Amino acid sequence: MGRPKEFEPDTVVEQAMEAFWTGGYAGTSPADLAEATGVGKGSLYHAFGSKRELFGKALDMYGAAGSELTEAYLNEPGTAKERIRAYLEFLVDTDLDAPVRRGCLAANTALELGGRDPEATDAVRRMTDRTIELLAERLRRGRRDGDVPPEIDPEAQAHLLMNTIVGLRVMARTYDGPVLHRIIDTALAGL
Amino acid sequence: MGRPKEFEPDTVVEQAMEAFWTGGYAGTSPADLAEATGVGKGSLYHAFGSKRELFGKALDMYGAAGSELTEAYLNEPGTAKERIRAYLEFLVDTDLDAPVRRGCLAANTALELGGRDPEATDAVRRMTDRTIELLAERLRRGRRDGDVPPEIDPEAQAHLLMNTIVGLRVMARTYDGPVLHRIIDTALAGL
DNA sequence: CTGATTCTTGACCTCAAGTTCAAGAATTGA
DNA sequence: TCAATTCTTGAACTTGAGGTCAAGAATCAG
Repeated sequence: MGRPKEFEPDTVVEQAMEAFWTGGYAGTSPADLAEATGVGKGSLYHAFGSKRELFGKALDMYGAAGSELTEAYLNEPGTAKERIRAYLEFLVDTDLDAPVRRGCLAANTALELGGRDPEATDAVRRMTDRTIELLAERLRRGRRDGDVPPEIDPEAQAHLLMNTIVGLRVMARTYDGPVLHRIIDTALAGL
Repeated sequence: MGRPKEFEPDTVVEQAMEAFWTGGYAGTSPADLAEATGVGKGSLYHAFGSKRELFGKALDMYGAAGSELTEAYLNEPGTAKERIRAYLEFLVDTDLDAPVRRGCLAANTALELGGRDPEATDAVRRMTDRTIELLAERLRRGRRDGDVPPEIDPEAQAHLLMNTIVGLRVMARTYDGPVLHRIIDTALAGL
């Protein structure tokens, strides 16, 4: 009972996520969020408690969407190397095509809140761990299938790939397509 | 003539750099800067014009110090691979030993201001380009000396290494020593 | 329809950020 | 010593951030 919400919470969280992604946590004011979501400031506070809590939901949503996407990309038909390359290129191209270079919400958050905000740091850590695990799984499968040389260690390589991804998404703030694609080529040469 | 300054501008810029490094640009208020430098807010504005200008000087100082350090590390006696490894380990260990995980001012700035602030973006870009150039030079020399295999392309490898460094300095916000060192090992395996 | 409940709206509040400024203090040249 | 100059200090100002609240609107149970 009671008056029904005039918005879909998930939709609002998604719109808030976009706003935070573009503007950063500190850089996105309640007024910005109200505009981005079309919901009044008061209603947002009523529904989510605080800016920080809304951000938490947005981070979670980002993590869920990201890991779905990663999984989908890695599991298309092809060799491990082909799929990982496709995934990296997708990430970079998406970054470059966006109207504003905003990189990766998780990386941005790690840098903005890392250390200072334990919950945010944990959330980022969980996302990263998940991605590493998905990469490692795909590499193990590739090894079984024979398209990944046996001398490479899937876990170690997955960590390095994660590191490369993070680097790429930061470098995408300052460098252009050709440079980034060349980095991908070099990074995958050893696989 | 006139009343003499009661502080050394360079010292103040350095202290401001430390404050910005730890707190980020937006996260460091004029009051914070006054406390960090021991100079009154008014004097800071009198001497540097604005917070943004002070930040600019701090960024420049960071860049100069960083490139000196890079050059010094890479040119110690040893093979290219040894020196690059020493350099990466130094960066990571310094990060981990610091009382607060603050990563790299340039990477932090790229993420906080990248795109939004052209001057800051340019400054970061210059620093990155300089580091890439130093790495490429060292690799070329290694190739001449015979300790770098001829099939590796110094420029491409330098870009990848830069990307790896950026990644490491972001990952240092959420991961610990063993993980990071393992990433270094894997990254350098192909050299 | 009434009451209980839950939402929306917009005004309002507090606090701090970023900056400016007026007044006074230290220095040098004449 | 006086004037000119350059610095310091702290108060004061403006703006917006982050959040609260009272009033009213929408829904449902009875």
